[in-house]
Amino acid sequence: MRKLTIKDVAKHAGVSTATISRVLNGSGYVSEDVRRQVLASVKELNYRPNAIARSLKQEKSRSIGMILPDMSNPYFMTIARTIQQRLVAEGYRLLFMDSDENPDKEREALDALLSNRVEGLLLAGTGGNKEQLRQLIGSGIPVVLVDRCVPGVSADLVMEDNRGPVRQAMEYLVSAGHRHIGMIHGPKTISTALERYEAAVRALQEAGLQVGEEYVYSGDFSRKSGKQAIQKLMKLPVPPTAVFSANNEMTFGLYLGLQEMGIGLDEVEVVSFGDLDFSSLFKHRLSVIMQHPESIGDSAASILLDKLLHQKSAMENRIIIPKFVQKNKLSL
Amino acid sequence: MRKLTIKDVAKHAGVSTATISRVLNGSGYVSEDVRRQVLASVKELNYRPNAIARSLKQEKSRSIGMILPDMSNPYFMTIARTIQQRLVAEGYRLLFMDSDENPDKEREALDALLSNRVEGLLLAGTGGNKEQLRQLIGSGIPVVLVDRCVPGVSADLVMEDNRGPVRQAMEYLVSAGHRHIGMIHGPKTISTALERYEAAVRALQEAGLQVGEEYVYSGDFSRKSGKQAIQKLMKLPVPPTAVFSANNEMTFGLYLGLQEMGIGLDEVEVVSFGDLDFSSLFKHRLSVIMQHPESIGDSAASILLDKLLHQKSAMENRIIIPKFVQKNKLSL
DNA sequence: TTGTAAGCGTTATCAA
DNA sequence: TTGATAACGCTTACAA
Repeated sequence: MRKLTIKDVAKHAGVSTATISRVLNGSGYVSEDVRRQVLASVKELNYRPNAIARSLKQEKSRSIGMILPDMSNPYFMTIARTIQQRLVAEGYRLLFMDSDENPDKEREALDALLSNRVEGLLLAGTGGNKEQLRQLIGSGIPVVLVDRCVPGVSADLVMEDNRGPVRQAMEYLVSAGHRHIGMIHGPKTISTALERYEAAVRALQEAGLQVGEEYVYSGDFSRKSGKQAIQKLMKLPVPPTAVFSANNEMTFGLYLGLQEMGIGLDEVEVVSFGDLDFSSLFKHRLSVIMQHPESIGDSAASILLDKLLHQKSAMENRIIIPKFVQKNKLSL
Repeated sequence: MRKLTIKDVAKHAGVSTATISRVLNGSGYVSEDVRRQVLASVKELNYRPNAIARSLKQEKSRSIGMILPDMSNPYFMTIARTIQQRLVAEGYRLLFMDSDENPDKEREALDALLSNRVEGLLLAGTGGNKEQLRQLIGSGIPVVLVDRCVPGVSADLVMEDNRGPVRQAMEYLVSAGHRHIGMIHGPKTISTALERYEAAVRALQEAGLQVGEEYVYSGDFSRKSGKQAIQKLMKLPVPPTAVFSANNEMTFGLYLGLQEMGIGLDEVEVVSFGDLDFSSLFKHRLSVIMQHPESIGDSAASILLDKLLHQKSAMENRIIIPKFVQKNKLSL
């Protein structure tokens, strides 16, 4: 079965390729008779236009690149799903890649996307590849940074406020009487991690608390590192009575670690940046800083579509404010 | 900044476009001198070949379509990640779409992928669009069905054995003394759901148990339907002492439902097809049929790549055997 | 209202 | 070892 082209349809319908194109794209004048005939041929032959050829001719790929750090993190997947729906609804296709928090993979992904002439890019960056990103933006491709900024790279940005809620959470912990607070942070190359870290430390200092180095663990946002962190913290001579975890996956790991050590899950007060959607199932003393992945995705998609569809050019920063929620209070 | 083409590079390097192409693709003879000069120009201009033009010319899109039903289900996302890595490593790009278990969306996705001339398709189908799929396969595009078969559509298939482990699980429940067993099933249009349903009912019948209609709930594989199911089941005059849930999301919902009703999570014995990775955190009487999404993804990718790269044409069915595990026993 | 033909950025054939 | 050039399937002036 040979590949069907517009010429085959033209021959079959007894008109020129231009007419077929006009009918299929609703551009230019076509008489109703011819129109019907063309559509009939298209249907009969089961013809489907070649999007690649069309892209080449129009010099528009109609595709958007998206690079997120972790395909297995529900937070990012919610963002991904939201964006995907919005873009597909507008006739774009999404080239979705996974950087795994690894700047090298990110670079490869970026290369691949550029070769595919994506018309826009959505990125939750690893913190690397700044030069590449600057070039990309300089070349006029709309770039929307998602969840994280990349210092030194100025682009549209949709993220959550990392400092305010963390400060609030720390004040809560101090006011609840905690004097030994453990901290599990992400890689400081990632802006969200850095901001959460700085805000937490500062808030505690301002509350007059010294944060001993041994209470601070540098994780990598993975479940495994959360587990390792809590196991180390709980073995301290004076274990923390409360712990701040900088993302959802590490919080998950934290609880797995406690469980493995046979420590009650409600023995430690926990503040997590990012929710655990199964937390209602076990006894805990967990507060979460609730993120809004749908809003992030939605805003990012809107900003990008504005640039793509309406040539909007002003730069936009949208900061979404996560809400500090004491889940343990909710379940009473 | 105008778009750079191979002509610009040719001019800059003082050679023909053919030579540039040869250097960049490592095809044909090029003298070492010219080679170096070309590469220098490419680098200096920061030229990146246009994958779209290349695709058109070579009549190869180098892209693969994948349609999965649920971007927020960790089972499918694990499959997705595995496949994505394998394909990207071979120079393909993945067009990844989400059918949301909806045949209409699936059809749209299929259309979009065909327009983009994907060279292969990976599909966990909704059960619909059979005619389309048959045409697609007939046209010579390799299709690998993942997780589910589509009755009436013959294609390569990588799935898990749904019957054996379910039978084993049911025998276990009966031998544990349960006489009132609830069942939460998925949509029977989906092969996995149907197979699990049939196997469960048959096993119970063969064990001499009548399954009352009121103990059977038809869910849709979503968390929400699992919750509704358990809430209905537990309100029966004689509530079940054990429940079989046909997928991970519904099991999640089941526990959320119990929790909401104030019923102890370990009051009901549960068998779940598909794991809950947080189950160690709460007290339960849960057994799971452990799936192997990495194996599924890996096998699917291998089969597809065999056809793509080595023109392998024999049809292949790989059945992976999930393992029945009593998690409650593990945590003792 | 329709057709002709140029051209999008590559690759591949053929000739030099 | 290199260069001209046709062609991939489509859209779009321009002509008719």
